[in-house]
Amino acid sequence: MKAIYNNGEVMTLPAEEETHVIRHTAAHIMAQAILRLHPQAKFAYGPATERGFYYDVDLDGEKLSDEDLAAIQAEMVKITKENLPIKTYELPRADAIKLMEDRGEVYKVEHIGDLDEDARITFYQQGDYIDMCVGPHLTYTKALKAFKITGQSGAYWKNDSENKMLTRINGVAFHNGEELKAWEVEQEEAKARDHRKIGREMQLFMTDDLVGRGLPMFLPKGYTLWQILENYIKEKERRLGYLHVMTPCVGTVDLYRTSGHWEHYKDNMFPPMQVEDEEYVLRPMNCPHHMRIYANHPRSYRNLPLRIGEIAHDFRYEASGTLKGIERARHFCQNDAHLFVTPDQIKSEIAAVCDLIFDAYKDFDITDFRCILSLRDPADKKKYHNDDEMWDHAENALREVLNELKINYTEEIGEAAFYGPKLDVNVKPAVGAEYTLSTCQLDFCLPAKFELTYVDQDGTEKTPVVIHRAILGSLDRFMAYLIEETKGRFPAWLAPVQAKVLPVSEKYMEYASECCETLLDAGFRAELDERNEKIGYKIREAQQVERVPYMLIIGQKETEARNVTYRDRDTGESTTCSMEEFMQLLRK
RNA sequence: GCUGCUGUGGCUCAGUCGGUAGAGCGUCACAUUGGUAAUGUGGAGGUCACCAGUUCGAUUCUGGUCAGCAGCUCCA
Repeated sequence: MKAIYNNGEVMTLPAEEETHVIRHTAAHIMAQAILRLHPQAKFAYGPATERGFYYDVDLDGEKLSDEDLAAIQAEMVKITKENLPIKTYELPRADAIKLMEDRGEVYKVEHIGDLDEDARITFYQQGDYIDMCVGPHLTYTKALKAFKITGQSGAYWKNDSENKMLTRINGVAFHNGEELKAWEVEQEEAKARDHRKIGREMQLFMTDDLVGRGLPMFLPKGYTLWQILENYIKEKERRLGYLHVMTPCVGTVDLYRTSGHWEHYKDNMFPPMQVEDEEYVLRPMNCPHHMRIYANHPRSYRNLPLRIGEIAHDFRYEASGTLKGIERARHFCQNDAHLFVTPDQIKSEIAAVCDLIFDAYKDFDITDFRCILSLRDPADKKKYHNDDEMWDHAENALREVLNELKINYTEEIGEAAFYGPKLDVNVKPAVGAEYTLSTCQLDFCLPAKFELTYVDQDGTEKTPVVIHRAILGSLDRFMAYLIEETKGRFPAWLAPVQAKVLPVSEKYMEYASECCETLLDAGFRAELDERNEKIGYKIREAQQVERVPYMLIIGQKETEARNVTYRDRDTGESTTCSMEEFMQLLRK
């Protein structure tokens, strides 16, 4: 595939850049289509993105309907069919400004003002449409073969909410129609595994307007799964020397003033409530409570590391537009812990946390994730605790440990917590943007703010270092991820119902009931389908709707032989064996 | 929170160019006692999200509120 670069050369594109150039060219062609249909349009930025492209455009107050978007799409098709050549040229700064001014492109003019004095300013043109751009682009409009406008949203000029809101029109573009089709199929599949949909189908959780927005409630099946996760991680932590505590969901505003959270996050907390002479807030996180537990009595270096863990209920006043099922809610439960350590224990404790994260991922069969070393933005003195020396020390320490552990990671600036750098482990859900599942944060800041100390070997008082960490992150979000990864077809150890007993007819209800009781007595999660329905019907529902890993078919043969026939959800195969053998299978 | 779209029985969706609604699934009853992905018949179930306005009359039009969805922003 050929492209034209901004020095005017036409060259074959490297394969890894093809998609990007296709998408960027799609943005230009869309802009041309918009300009034809909406001549008042002024263009801001129009880049290619990970999946497609967008263009931010100022329509002078005009609102676009779905029909308008369809018309823009149709006009784009027309432009590709016209097969306009795409040309490029460079202009001196003054001429560039004049050209953009003449065309009323105020945002482009402002953009030129932001460029270095000696920057080259190049333009790309197809037909009567001219865009300031560094390219490269496809050489003819016809080379754009497969694209689709996917929607619109608001976006601020230069991403700053002080600036004017523009209309962002989003699209996707691919090499060919097959790829576009594949993308559409993928979208449909993603929708089918959305945890909100499956959660409703499987009766895992619900929301209710009267209870409130962003406050999901776990139903019996969902809470069963939730408890399995809770017990799983608490048992792992117990074996690693964690001590679990339970602390209240409210705290005084002063508690959060001390930690600094009030200053940084009060807008994202539920507003304070006045009780007698004190102000309380619903807690958004648990660090301060755990800090105060540490401070409960004097500590010696012999007590460290001290690992305080809690499955903690938290409340955050998340903006309404960001709420998403149990993935992001206003109430959630963190698998939180704070490790109070001496400086020379940092390395081994972080290593143990990383081991625990990857160990857990193995158990849940999570393989598609990426690690990020989240650092401060040194220029942003407001967002981050202002102590460069502390930050340099903490960032270097964490980086060093990750390198020693040979963990693959990328560094991201401006992603740290206000009190310290962190290792984040991110995953991509079926629907929507990537999010953090696990985190491990190194904190030299809060222990000092809370004036925590321990008596060291030499008898002097020193400040401990704190490692904040969450393995399953929030249990709620982790469950959302599991639902989408498994499409609700949980492995037997996680399934809310492990075995559903299905009598072939009511004649065999007694033995079926006995089988169910045997399973329940042995501690398994079993249910009996007592309804007067045919076996095929019961199987269909147990398999397709409830997604139960094993169905026990109980009829005349089983009743007479006093054994069971189980049907495997994933293979569809039936096997007859003794109840003891079946339970052995469930224990695996 | 911002921009856009959406809101009809538990679920998925028709429909009403303004004259108070329909299907399938589910649910309930009865019949059927059936061996691996939907047995048959019948019944119940809706203030068409909520509140105003326009109108003789609003589920339908207008405004507001609430909620959901997509994206933006945010995520200690």
